[in-house]
Amino acid sequence: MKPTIRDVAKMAEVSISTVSRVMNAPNTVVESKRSRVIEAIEKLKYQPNAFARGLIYKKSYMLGLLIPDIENLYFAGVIRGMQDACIKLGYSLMICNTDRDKDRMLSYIDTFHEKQVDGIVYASDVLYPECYEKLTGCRIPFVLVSSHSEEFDVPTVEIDDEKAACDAVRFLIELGHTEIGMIGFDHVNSVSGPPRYDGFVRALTEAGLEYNVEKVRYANHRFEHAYQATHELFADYPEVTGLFCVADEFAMGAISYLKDRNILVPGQVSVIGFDNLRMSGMFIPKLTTIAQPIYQLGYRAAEKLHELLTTGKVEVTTEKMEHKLIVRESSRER
Amino acid sequence: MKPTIRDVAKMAEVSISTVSRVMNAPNTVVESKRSRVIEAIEKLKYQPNAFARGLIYKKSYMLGLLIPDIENLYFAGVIRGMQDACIKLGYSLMICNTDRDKDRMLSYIDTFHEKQVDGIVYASDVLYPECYEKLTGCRIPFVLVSSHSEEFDVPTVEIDDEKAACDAVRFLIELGHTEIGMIGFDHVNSVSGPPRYDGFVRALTEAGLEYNVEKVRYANHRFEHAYQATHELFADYPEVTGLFCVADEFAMGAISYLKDRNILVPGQVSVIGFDNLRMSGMFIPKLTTIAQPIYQLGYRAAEKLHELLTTGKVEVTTEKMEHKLIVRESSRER
DNA sequence: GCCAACAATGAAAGCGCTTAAAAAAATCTG
DNA sequence: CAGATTTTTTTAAGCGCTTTCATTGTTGGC
Repeated sequence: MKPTIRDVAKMAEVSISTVSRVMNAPNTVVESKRSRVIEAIEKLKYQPNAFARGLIYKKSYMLGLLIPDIENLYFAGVIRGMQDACIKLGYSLMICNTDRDKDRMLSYIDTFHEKQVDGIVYASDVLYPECYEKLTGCRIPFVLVSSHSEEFDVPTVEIDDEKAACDAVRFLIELGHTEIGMIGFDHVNSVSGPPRYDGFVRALTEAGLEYNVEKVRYANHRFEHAYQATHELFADYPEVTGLFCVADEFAMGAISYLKDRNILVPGQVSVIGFDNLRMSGMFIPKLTTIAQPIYQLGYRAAEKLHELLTTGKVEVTTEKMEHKLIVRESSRER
Repeated sequence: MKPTIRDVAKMAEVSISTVSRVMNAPNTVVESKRSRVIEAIEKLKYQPNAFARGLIYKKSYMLGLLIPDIENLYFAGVIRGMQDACIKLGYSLMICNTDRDKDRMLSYIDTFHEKQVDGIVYASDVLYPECYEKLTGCRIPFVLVSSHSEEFDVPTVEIDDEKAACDAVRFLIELGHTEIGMIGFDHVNSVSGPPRYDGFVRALTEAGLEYNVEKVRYANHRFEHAYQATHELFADYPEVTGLFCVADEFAMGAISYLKDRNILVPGQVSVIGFDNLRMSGMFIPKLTTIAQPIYQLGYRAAEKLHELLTTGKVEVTTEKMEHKLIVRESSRER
């Protein structure tokens, strides 16, 4: 059996309340007893039971994280940031991988509820109304990261997708490209899909290149789909020389396709990605991309949730972080 | 306030033990009351408090996972497998990213202990004696995945690193390569470093190519290091035409270096990786590699831990899973 | 040297739940 | 239909901890 506070008390020959006080308000107990208690704790490798504590404090000091795809380097970065923030703030982290499956999200929210997490960071793409209902029904505070909701008013940490996409496409235009295509996120159940397309359209329109707006094909988060989407795009628009991919993973898939077709990147086609994953600088060619502050997004989300938990509200609801263009080798002047 | 069992009891006009029985032994309570209770539970969105339950059952139905690097696709795959197994077996999962830092491991073990996880899967590379002591001191059952320990007798799920490495190098030899180099894991604090080097040596020796055994440089988990290590290797041994990398990430770093030096892969140098990450089929060139059953490793580890938790022991201590050679585009006949 | 003020300690209640034991209700038996 | 038996429900104890409140021991002022 694991030792309990009683065992410590017995060994130190004090009452359990004294042991408790040694842990929670050490200076209210006299030195001689305190050291006896500490010694007993160490000897027994005593660790207070979080269940008993949670029962009293009604706090678990545990945060939940809902992630759509753990095998996506993007979210891996978010996790890292969030976990570091959690360490700083004294929380533990429970991570659940939803695979973008709504039922799984719902079921994980139940788990979080049962385990009494103090709050949740929701990174699972779209905030489904069912999830929102459940979360508010359970009264679990939560924040969104790399997501947002038009319907509901929820604290959010994200970048400006529209502007970032616009910057990416502008860069392609500055390079002299006039035939520009895009590999985007499917718009159904997607938060960043529409704004990134809007940014694409805006950059094009500003430059009088509106005729490109239909040169878009959609893919579904994984490079294999982007590979296929690129195939379709170039079948219809072989004239494209500038390609905007809304994710580095898509850019990799696209370049992989172009390579298989012996189309040179950046020789014949310039490709710009989005995210700046850890691996993007090592792809061949190294990716030009829009960098998101991935780690910071996760970090900030945890801080924001903490703010919400401690003060009951949040200073700014929607927090936008900065993106940045990173020019590497997958793009070139036309 | 969150509703408690009392609130449900009051609403359904029964005692709290009846409510409890509805949840734990439904057929011991008469239909009429049962449905009243169920209705009340739903109306209140009641969810039993895991703290109170844990206090009684002394089980959290939560497993801990210690991961060295969440931004490594390899471990992301392990997590996926483990999480799916956890869903099947009724556990929740608490994932902690150690960044290979011993102090962080130790501190996470304390957290796991306090949160009363039922067991731990330890994937953090080396099982440090301190960690072993702490884990056994706390009496937390644990299993190793993609790791093993010579000193201690711990249930383990892994592949045969020596044999897998040997197979990789044999393949290079079959291709006609006679000048073979390796980018390996540093041997200090590494579990798979030494056996993979041993496999390299064995394949070489079998083929009478022992003079290659010194053509090795070491890197530290990330492709940047592999890039640098490849630089050093080729500075000393420009004659190398076959390169064995002990991780796909290393292979990517190596190829990236070779590309920057205008050395063609596979034209001039054949590269074989290890792991078969999700991305390896999309790298340029697509990687020839030794596939590990990454997902299954994680899945199996969770199952094994469950076995240990329920039966108190484990049928086979060290479980070896099969690796497989996957030939793609980064290798070619000499 | 006596009583007020204070510090240190312990006893006990209670957090939300399960469950053994007791009580009550329902059913059976002769 | 009374008493025995079975089924259903309630009461109450207890899981490991914190914290309030009462108690004891110490100081110190006069």
